[in-house]
Formats: sequence, structure tokens, C-alpha cells
Amino acid sequence: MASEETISIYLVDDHPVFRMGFSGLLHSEPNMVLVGESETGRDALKDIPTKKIDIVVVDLALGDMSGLELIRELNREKNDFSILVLSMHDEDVFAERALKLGADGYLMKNTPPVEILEAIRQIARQEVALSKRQSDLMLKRILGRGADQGDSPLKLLSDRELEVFELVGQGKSTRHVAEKLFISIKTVETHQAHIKQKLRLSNHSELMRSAFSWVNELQPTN
Amino acid sequence: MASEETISIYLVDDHPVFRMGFSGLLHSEPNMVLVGESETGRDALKDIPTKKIDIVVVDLALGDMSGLELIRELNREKNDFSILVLSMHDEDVFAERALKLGADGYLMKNTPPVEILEAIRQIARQEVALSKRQSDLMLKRILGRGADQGDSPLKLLSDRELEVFELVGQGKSTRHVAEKLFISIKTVETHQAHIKQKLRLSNHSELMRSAFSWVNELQPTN
DNA sequence: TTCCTTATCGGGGCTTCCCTGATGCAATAA
DNA sequence: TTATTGCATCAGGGAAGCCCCGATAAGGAA
Repeated sequence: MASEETISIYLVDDHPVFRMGFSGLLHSEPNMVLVGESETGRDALKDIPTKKIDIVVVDLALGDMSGLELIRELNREKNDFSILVLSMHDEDVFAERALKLGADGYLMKNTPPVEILEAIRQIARQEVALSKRQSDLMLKRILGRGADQGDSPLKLLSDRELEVFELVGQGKSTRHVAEKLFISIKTVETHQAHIKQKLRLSNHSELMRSAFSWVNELQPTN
Repeated sequence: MASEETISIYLVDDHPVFRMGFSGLLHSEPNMVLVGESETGRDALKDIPTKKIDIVVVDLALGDMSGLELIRELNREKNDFSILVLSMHDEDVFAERALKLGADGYLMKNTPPVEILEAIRQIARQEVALSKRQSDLMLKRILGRGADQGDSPLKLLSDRELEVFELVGQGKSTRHVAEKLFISIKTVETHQAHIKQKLRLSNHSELMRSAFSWVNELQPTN
């Protein structure tokens, strides 16, 4: 618990040059040690259980499997390490998903090294590590409406709004939604406006992106 | 010209940890030296002309501008360095474009370090450096016969169309795309229309969905 | 040269976005 | 009982976007 304790780190990333850089970065830190690394999700799943590890750092693009999948697999069995995602993927899209699957932090790969090290220390203290921007966004979303909805902000939507949201996610136009529901275009527009308010989406593009990714997530084993 | 000669290398990449790894990699090579690096395209365009450089290594995702644009800019004026692209972007989509814009090699970031060093040596010898797979594909195409555009329909898109597609995938409005590219809204609309034709997308919703999933590399657009 | 692709734009009609409203209904709180 | 709140429905109007019809100019290929 004291800051003197050495943090054991395992890296899963399919970019050899990045692994070299990460290794060098940890070498400059006296109380961090890289205890192993692997290039693929499969290797990681074999290797990690054989070691004593505090933090697993994973990329999301792994060649053989998605990093998200790896996180799910790692957390399927009881373990005593934490997970930090270090990826070039848009945090707006993936950070929340990664945390839901059991990650403890999410940083983009262009994050300055000092901040990466700081995030590792945070996670070692059992805290959650996110960029200021992203953590603010999530807090706003979760605290914004009180303890009303525990998990999904979609619970804020009324039945009718959810119907509209789903059709938007299927790529339907405003007109098409109106015809499908036998109501006026103007009414659909109002529903869309309310959805944007409730989900804190600033324009129609964000609404569509949100709806698309929601519709696409209906099948995975959550 | 002889293999004894030292090769001066400049790196443009927006991932600090990757730059560290690359720097370490070159340190292990006696006849290669890293003479400078920058994080953005703008900095690179300022810095590079002030140095004596043999090879510029560039990433395609640069934050402030596209790496393709940087290559075009670098070659706008006469120079005496070669360019190696080192990117995580799909080589099927980008390798040929990069070469046409004046790059001398294209490797994916998950390439083993030895092959990266070998590519640098090849380019220093004025050869072209590509993965075996990619060079075979290009040869086949040039020789007239091959599975031409069977794999990724994105290859059908022109450079400009791909730029627009990417911005759409980032949730940018038509107006915003136009401002970003310094062209008329009408021109952006034309590009969008051509993209829809080439990718067989029937309306703007489908275009957005396709672009979203592509930029996030969830699953390659079928 | 002729043809094709690419990149750039315009007109005009229609649709959608976004804002400010409104109405009626039902459930709940004061 | 009255007031409030949330829900679902709709209108008007200006701005923006979509989608069809074009066009022009540059560059490469046949």
C-alpha cells in the first residue's frame, strides 16, 4: 500500500515498437516492473494466470481478438489484478464499454508518459483512471439525473421515445419513423429533441451515433 | 551509399510511447541515428527543412492533419529525403495512396522491429519497402490480373472521398467538413453522393452508420 | 484525340433540424 | 381540490441538409 511497494505490470499490445517504448518507460520508474508481455489475446490468456501481476495493460486492437473480449475473459475467473486500457480508439466510444467489462482505467495512446505512469499509480491504489475530460463526461451523465437510473441513461427515456430511438438506430429517417408509428413528423421531431436532452446529445449526428452503437450492442453476452 | 554510412532519420508520430520505442530501436543500430521528431504535422513541416535528413518516418494519424497530407506537403518542394509510412491503418486501403503521394515504403505498426530496420535500409538504398503481401498484391494488379477490388470496397474511394468519409465517421456535419477542407458545401455533398454510389449506400443514414463503424474499426464495412 | 476519373461548384425542390411555442391527458403532490 | 409534473401529440418558421439535375477544368488512359 505504501508508495515504496513495487507494482508488477503485464502488457498486451500487438505493436512491438510500442512495447519497447513502454518497457523503457517502466525502466525509468524504480517501483514499477514489467513482469511479462504478449502480442495476442490468446497468448495473454495463457500467460497471465501463471504470474503474480498487479496491473494488466491492454490495447483494444489485438489482431486475434478484440481487447474488449480479452477483458471479459480475464474477468471471467476470479483474479487479483486490475486492468488499464491503453488504446488509440476513441474514448468517447469505448471507455465506458471497457469499464463495464471490468477495466479500471482507459487512456488514449497519445497520452503523455507522465500521465500514463500516474494512471498506473492510481489504479494500483484501487482508483479508477480516466482522462479528466472523459471522467467529467461520465460523471455528468451519471450524476446528472440523480440516482434515478442506476445503469443505463436509456432508462430515462419514455416508452415512446425508446421506440423512436430504436428506429433511428436502424437507420430510419424521420419521415419513415413517423409513418411507421402513424404519427406526425413533428411529433417524431419532438421525441428526438427530448431524447437528445435526456442523453445529453448536442445534435442529430450524435443521436444517430448513439442509437447505432446501442442497436449493435443488443446481442453481445453482457 | 555504402552500408557503413550513417542513416539520419526523422520521426513524426503522435504517440509518445511509440516514439520512445522507436528511439530505443534506433539506438541499438550503430549506423542509424534519430535526428529529430515531432508530434504533429505542423511541427514536422517547420522542423524538417532545417535538418539534414535521409528518411522521414510518418504515421498516418497525426491529430492536426492527415499523414497523407503531410506526405504531399513534404514532396511539394524539392527535397533529398525518402519517406516511410509506419501506420496502424489498413495497408490495403492506404499503402498505394501513400506511394502515389510520394512515400517510398509502407509498413503496419505491428511489423517486427527487424523488418522495420530492414525497410529503412532498403529505402536508404533507394528501394521501395512494402510487406511481401502488399507488394505481391500491387504487382498482381499492375500485371493486369488479380482479385482486383474483391476485398475492401473502400479502395474504390478516391483520396478526397476517403477524407470526407473519415470526417463523417467522426460525426462532423456537412458544413463542418466543408470548413475543415476549405471547400464548398456543394462539393462535400458531391463527394458524399459518390461515396454512397461506390459503397452502395442508399441514404445518408447508411453512410453515417458505415462511416461510424469504420472509424471505430468495430467490423470492417462489408 | 477521345474518354474517364477526379475535384470543384451551382440551381432548385424537398426534407430534416432546431427553436419556440401549444394542447389534452394522467398521475401525483400540496 | 388544485397545482404540478411528465407524456404524447402537433404547428410555424428559419436554417441546414439531402438529392436530383446539371457544369467546368485538370489529368491520365485508351
